[in-house]
Amino acid sequence: MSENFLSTLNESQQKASQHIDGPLLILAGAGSGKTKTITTRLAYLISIGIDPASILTLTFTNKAAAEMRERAFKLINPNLINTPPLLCTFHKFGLLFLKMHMHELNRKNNFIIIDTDDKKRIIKNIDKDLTTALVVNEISKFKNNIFSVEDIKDAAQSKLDKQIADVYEKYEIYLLKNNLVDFDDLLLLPYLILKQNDELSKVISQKYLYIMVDEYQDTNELQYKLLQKLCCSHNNLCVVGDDDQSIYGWRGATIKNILNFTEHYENVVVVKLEENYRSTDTILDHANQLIEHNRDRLGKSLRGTRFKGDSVKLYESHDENEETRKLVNDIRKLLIAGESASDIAILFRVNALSRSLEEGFNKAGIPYKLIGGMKFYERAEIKDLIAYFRIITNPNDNFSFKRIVNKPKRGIGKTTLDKLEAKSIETKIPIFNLIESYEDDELITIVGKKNTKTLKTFVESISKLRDVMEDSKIVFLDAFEDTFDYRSSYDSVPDGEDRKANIDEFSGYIRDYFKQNPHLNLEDFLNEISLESEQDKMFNESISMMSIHASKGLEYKHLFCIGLEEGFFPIIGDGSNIEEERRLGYVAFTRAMDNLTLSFVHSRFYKGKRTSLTKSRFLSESGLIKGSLKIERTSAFRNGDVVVHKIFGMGRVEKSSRAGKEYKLTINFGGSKRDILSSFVEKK
DNA sequence: GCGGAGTTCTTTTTT
DNA sequence: AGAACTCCGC
Repeated sequence: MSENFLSTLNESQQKASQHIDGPLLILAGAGSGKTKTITTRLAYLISIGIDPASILTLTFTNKAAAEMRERAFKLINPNLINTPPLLCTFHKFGLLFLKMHMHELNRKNNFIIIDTDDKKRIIKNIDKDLTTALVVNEISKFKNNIFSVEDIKDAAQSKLDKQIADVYEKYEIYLLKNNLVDFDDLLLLPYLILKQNDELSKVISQKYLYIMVDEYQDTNELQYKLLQKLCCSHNNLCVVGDDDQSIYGWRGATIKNILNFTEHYENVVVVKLEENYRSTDTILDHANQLIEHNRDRLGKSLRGTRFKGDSVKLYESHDENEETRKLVNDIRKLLIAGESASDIAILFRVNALSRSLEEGFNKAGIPYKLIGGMKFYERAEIKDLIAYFRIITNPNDNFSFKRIVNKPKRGIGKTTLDKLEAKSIETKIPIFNLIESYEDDELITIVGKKNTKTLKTFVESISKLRDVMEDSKIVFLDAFEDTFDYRSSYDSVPDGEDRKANIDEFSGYIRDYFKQNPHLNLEDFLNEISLESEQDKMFNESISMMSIHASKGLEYKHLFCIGLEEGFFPIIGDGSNIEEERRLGYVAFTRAMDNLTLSFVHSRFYKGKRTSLTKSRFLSESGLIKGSLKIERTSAFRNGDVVVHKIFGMGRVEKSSRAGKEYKLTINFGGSKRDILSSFVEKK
């Protein structure tokens, strides 16, 4: 059967997918059939008799993992599989690993995964004066570079460094105390475990004899080291990536991993996939021109395999409203012409730009799906529910306790919580257990009579629910609402209906989860969802809007990218990196299959004020505008518009009619009327 | 402890 | 512009 599924691959793809032992680097340009190649390799390895359970494939997103799983399984003869190959995100792998081996660090494996929001709260609690966002980032960087608290304390020079080191230390203590792990820990802790235990490293690497990594250009130092451990006894590591699409430098990804892969491992086989099957030659040409302005790259250029195609369309607008109108018009035309909405997408560098788009598309009645944005699990009401469930599975979780002890309102405020927390720190007993185990009289001396009663009742309810859950997870869910009236607490508050709808969706989801996985418990559910993001669902009936980051790996027949202005795209200044911005441009351009439209405006309303803008350097770098500005005007010339002609100067449009791609205009130049084509004048 | 009024920060990107 | 946070009077 192997010949059968290999036959649809080109020569390089075949070479890559039939590689068996030793390190392999697949440099796969955008649209070059990367996923096809690695899923085929997965199928190939199985077809030649390798145990599927010994193949590990790691991705960055759930979406990528799901897509690969689906495509690989289509190729594999199900009779060959007893245990399916493990194909998941890095973080999911870390989670599975920690569930098995957390005890190596003398920690229990009933830890809770915290998200960025939780992390922020914890850090804010530790130090109010520092910019939390900064510290959150710094700590992430420390962990991604495997710097321990001691390393950072030793290296701290300035006062600020020391302050950050101090927060890092307290943060780590807090996590340990509450048995919490953050996203970075899901990679760091497995690495630390493997590092201190060579025996285990060997065992693990013998379990996963063939390892594949997708989007290798986005790995960080920690992931590099972790992979090294995972394949320490065989080096059968196949990485796939495109240095030109490395766009996660800001969260610690280092392009060096892919640039130096051939030095990191011995006898690396390199296969380049340079044939693009996605975009028209025109689109590729501009994408190539743009990326050629970068220095840090391995150097490859994508060859088109399709046809020349339409030229890239450029829109210039006065402001975001005019920009939106043009997009609405175009997209409406596409839809009327019978194009499927799922073939159309609008991209932006900065999420904030979606606002005017949403407004415009709502008004026009064109359904759209905003990908990314506010995530379901980040909504306050959902996070509250999750906090409740966490407390139920793990009473040690002071963090979640504090979140929900007063939701709905029970009269427990900050003062009471501070007292409880102080006591908890003093006695080293978690707040929950403290309330549970202390006699009433004792508790009254700490928080007063009224609060004591409230807290005792609250804690008893939680314990009771915990017992119910042991019996039946479904009964538990009903009992939960009866006990706390959480949902009904939103009864007559503004946007309460929306929140209740979210709560209903969440409870529906969790019920379904238990129905489908009767052997799994609440804890499994909680860990599962903390790694989930919204992006899996594809809405076929609506056009998509998303950030360029979110668009990675996707393709659209008709692609629009807005906000090509200096400062918005590329973002310039402090933390930004122009080469990475350019790679983002490259990613954006190469999402387009048939048509690409780029748009820039003269001014935008942003962060509460209107700023004037100049067009992005990427337009000239990609060869879309040369020296003088030449812009295709599809925006209509209307009677009364003021225009400028190189020779005749300023005039006013008196008559306008369509003439192919442009307009035939009758213009009144201070009394003398002339018929002129629109390409000879500029709109004022 | 609560809620309203006032103030400050954000948004570059995300598992 | 909106969210998130702070302050203050009840």
